[in-house]
Amino acid sequence: MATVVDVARRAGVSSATVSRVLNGNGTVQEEMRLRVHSAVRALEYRPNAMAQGLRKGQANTVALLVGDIAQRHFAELTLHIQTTLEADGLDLLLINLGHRQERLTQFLARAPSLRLRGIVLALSDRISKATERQILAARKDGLRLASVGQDLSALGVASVVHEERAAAQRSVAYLLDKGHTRIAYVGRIVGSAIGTERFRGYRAAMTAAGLAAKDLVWDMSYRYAAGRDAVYRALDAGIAFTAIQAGSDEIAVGAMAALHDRALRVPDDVAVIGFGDVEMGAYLRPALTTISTHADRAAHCLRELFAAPLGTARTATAALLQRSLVLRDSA
Amino acid sequence: MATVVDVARRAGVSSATVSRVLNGNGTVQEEMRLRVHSAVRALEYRPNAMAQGLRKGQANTVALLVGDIAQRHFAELTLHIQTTLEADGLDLLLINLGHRQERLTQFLARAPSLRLRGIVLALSDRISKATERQILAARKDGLRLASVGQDLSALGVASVVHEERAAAQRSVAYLLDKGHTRIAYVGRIVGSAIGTERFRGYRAAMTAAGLAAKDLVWDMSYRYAAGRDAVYRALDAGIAFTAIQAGSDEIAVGAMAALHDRALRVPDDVAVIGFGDVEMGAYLRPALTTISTHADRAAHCLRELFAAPLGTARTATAALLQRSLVLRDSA
DNA sequence: CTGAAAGCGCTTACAG
DNA sequence: CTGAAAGCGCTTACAG
Repeated sequence: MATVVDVARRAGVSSATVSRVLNGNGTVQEEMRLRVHSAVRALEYRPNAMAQGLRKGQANTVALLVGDIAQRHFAELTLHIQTTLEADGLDLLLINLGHRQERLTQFLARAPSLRLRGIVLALSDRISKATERQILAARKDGLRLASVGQDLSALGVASVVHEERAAAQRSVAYLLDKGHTRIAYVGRIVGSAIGTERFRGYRAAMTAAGLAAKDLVWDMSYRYAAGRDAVYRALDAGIAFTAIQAGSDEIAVGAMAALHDRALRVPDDVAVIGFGDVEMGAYLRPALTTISTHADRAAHCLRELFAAPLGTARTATAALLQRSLVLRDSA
Repeated sequence: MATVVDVARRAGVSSATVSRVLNGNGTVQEEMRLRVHSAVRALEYRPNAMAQGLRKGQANTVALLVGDIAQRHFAELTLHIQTTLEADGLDLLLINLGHRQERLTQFLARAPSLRLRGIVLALSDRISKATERQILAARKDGLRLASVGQDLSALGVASVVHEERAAAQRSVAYLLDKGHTRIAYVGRIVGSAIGTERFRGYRAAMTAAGLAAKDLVWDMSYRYAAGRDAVYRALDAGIAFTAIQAGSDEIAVGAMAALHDRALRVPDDVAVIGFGDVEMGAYLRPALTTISTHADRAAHCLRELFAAPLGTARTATAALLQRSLVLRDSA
């Protein structure tokens, strides 16, 4: 493969000039510029990104650590982040955590090797004290970090978050408004920072209405089966309820399946509201009422963070994205 | 950040020795080895991956070019591939193509810069002649390529593919067996190599039964809305049918929504079979009968390809993964 | 405006 | 078994 030296020789200039032409640094006479370009074309020269990175002290890469790419919400986020980074000439290194804290820890320990342009954390899970220390240390090393979905600005990490608590609260208020008094919450995922925020919104609404009840809160993981099994169990236990606020759309779909299996109609017998507005929801029957997400806007907010040159100081602010109720048939 | 030189100084050895200890090359006296390790710990030394890559002539990275990560099937594939690569100490660079051929072309042109360990193509789309030439050229440059989902072994690209045609044929045979004679195909996506294979299986089964009919084939894109709209249109056109074979689970879900909207029951009035066994299908009501996929096995097949040292010759074989009918309620 | 030279941080022949 | 030296392919002060 051709190198700058090959190009320089063919163009009859020095390698410094080749570099200047290709990077637009300094000024080069028009004639030399043309000679360089034609040599580049003739040799099909491609600069070695690793050599560039070594020289510049930084790679052209941003790592994305994602909770679980099998969840639609994270997949969509990944898509938008990749597209956005690419527009700025940055590559995306993907690490799927599968919600396992130790994988996050391991990567953070290895990260310095990669001399990354930055790291994006897209985790719903609450992070441990040990991980917090790692993050603090990484920041001190000059690593640029950003968080999407979870507010880590207290750790000095610029964060792009959705409004979780208030959105859940409004959603439950909507159900209360419709006359429901026994509203269950499925999916207060212990260990999930985002899940906990959503649950707090539910609890606030229920408490304000004087309708909070322990038997209406069903802790589960974030998957389809979890939503289904939680409803089976509640029904088996004889718990009465006429509405469900789910912690995610997947949980809501699972819950609806369980209701159907027990011959309960949605929304007539039990109203269901999801969380996240995953594409699928609109094609369910009944179509799923849910709470909107804006993965595209979240990705957009990250953009300037990593496109900026090294060493640019930044305050760690938290950008807030609004959510709204997407009314369909299930509630 | 500490370098080998810093470590060497602190350990009182040469940088060559540090390198040998860290990489397990050559033999180093036990005592020096210990001194090096303790210096590494004390300085929190992390080797610079770019310097290593430059020296070795190759990065520790594999690029994954994926059709569209928003489709569940591709997300799952990505998950498994990332996990598998990581187990071998390789990083994954993700490029989401969004089914746009020009993005593939662009990346292939840029790829030489990255000195990748390899490239995985996970595309359902048929590739253009120009792209074929690029692939051939890339192979000649010594770039290691693999394809998942589409058989590109004719281009010398090692391929891991699912059985598409035979699986579709068996699925349609199952419907024929149940007595259906008017079986529609939704989702012969023009421009999709995989979609076309699936369609051919359908056509073979229908032709063999003497039941092929042009009005039963509905070309659409791969998304939910496509399946729904195709069914609306067929119904509006007064086309009679009692079963649908869909080109993907998403299309099947869309189709089921349309049937529901027109008061047709699944499977009583119309049976529906999807393709791909996406997790969601089991939680729909009626639960979706579909055709299995094995993203985990596909990822596994790729493993040895990139873990092998540079320059190891390989014949471009096509590994075939079996699919089977997953019987649920919708057909 | 341009070139010669240094140096980014590694690893690996080459000597000893 | 170990070290001094070369070199991977760039870019950027430094001279001129």
